[in-house]
Amino acid sequence: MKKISYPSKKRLLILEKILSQSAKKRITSVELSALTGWGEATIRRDISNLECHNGLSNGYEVGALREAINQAFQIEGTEAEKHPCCIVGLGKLGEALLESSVFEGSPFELVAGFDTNVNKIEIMKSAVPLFATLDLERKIRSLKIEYAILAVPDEKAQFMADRLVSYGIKGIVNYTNVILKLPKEICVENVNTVFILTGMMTR
Amino acid sequence: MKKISYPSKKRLLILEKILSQSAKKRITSVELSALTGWGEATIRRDISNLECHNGLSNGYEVGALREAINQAFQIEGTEAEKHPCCIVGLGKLGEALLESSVFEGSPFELVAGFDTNVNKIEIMKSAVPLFATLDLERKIRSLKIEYAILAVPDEKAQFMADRLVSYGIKGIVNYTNVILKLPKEICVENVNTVFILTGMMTR
DNA sequence: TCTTGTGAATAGGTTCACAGCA
DNA sequence: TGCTGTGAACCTATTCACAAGA
Repeated sequence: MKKISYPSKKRLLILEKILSQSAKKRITSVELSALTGWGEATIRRDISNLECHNGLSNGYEVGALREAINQAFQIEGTEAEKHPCCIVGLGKLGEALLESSVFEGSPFELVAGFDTNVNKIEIMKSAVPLFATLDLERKIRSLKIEYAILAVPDEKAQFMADRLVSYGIKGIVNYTNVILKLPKEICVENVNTVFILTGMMTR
Repeated sequence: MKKISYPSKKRLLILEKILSQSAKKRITSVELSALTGWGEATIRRDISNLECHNGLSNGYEVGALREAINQAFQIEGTEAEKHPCCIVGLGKLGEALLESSVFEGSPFELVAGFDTNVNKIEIMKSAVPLFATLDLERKIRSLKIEYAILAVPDEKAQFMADRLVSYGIKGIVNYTNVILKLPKEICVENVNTVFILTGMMTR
């Protein structure tokens, strides 16, 4: 398969979601353009890069297209192949993420939640196993956790991120307000509402 | 001032945050490169576009640079000039966002939180005024709210987004798992942990 | 000598425009 | 006729490379 650019990946992922929300059996690039606001050529190019060639001249077959996207992102993987993730910090935000159903049907599985407050992890009810931060290293290694969602208080953000990295984590979704200083090979994505709003404002 | 590209804007915003976390008085593009992982030429180009020309041949003067960035994004604005925002949906996630201090020192001000559960908005303690969703239109118009953070249950996401748009909102930060179908002129940014993780994984 | 700032070159993405298939 | 797929053109962003200032 051809190399897919990063912007194209993001669009394809959204496309898959849109298709999953759609009842149609076939769909054309023009229709997708109307649904997304992206150029139709862009959409055709994105899909073309998947090299699935379903739907020649007749619009894309929704099922086959979804499958092709999922394949491209290895989203089909069985339970065993899923990428283990964890949430670090179970304040309101961490708890909310823990309860959300985002991970359903994704190539990721939430396998642990961590908090320093031992009381809290005992009291909290959750489908996801909860552990004390004391067990962070052991659990990350034994569960082979690859990605962490960081939702600790700002003061602890850098410290925790450093620990996570030293235990072998590959990437961090950073919900704190701190810009983390980490080795280049670690992927960090900052989820910061103010950055997002500023981007919108100055669009 | 020159037109600043969108990627450059994002970097400058992060740069400002990094500078605010730094104790240094002067800083060079090489040092910033080490802190961020971005190319030094990229950093110099970003800053050059601000046309502030502080720091010729001696690294940038941190204070002046921060000011230049803030200026560029109109972040200095007085209280009265801040852009009013609201949170719609006060579940765990909405509550967490409500309590966070992200908005401090930003060009945005959180002026309202909305929830359909009238009981909840009466019981909840918050520095931000809370209202029933019944008052959504009235409050958005009277408070001149420009941006909304959407944190309602998925089932209500599209419906609420449509309402927000019809009341004149300019942009939505979408924390739900639904891909919203909205007019092109409305800015939407999807905050979806799985999308972010997938992006990391396939980097 | 170390730094910024910036033309010029390069790489990365998007859009155009049309050949080819149904 | 209406659609996809794709070279080619175009536009955008990054990186190189070096002149000029401190």
